[in-house]
Amino acid sequence: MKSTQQQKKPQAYNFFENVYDVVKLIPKGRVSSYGAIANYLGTKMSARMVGWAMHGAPKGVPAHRVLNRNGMLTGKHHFKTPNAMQQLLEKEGLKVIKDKVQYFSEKFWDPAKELG
DNA sequence: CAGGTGACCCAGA
DNA sequence: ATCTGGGCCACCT
Repeated sequence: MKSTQQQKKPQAYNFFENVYDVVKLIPKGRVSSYGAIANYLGTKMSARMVGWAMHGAPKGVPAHRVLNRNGMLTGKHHFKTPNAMQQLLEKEGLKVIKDKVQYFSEKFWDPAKELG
């Protein structure tokens, strides 16, 4: 909209967009982890960036399906409400106890395995 | 420009 | 079992 705005960094956004793309591909009732997505993108050491990407995730990106390696809702606090993440996951048919997804290994969705 | 932070992960003690 | 350190890269002050 604004022409006087500064240009964005295409390289950085490429990584972020990649994350969004993978997250959006996560099927309902499934969950993934930051490390898995980072690994799929080829930078498993940059799992933190995946989290940052979620911070700026646009609508349509189910960030609530992305958890840490332990299956814990580490980012629930960053949602509109701390309950939103768990509620969404439970609505997808997942069981969340004490901010932790049950049967995480069963519901785990690995992009590198499913897509590749 | 430099330093600190972060929705993480792994390895070593 | 817990604690500490290292690493990655974008963003903020």
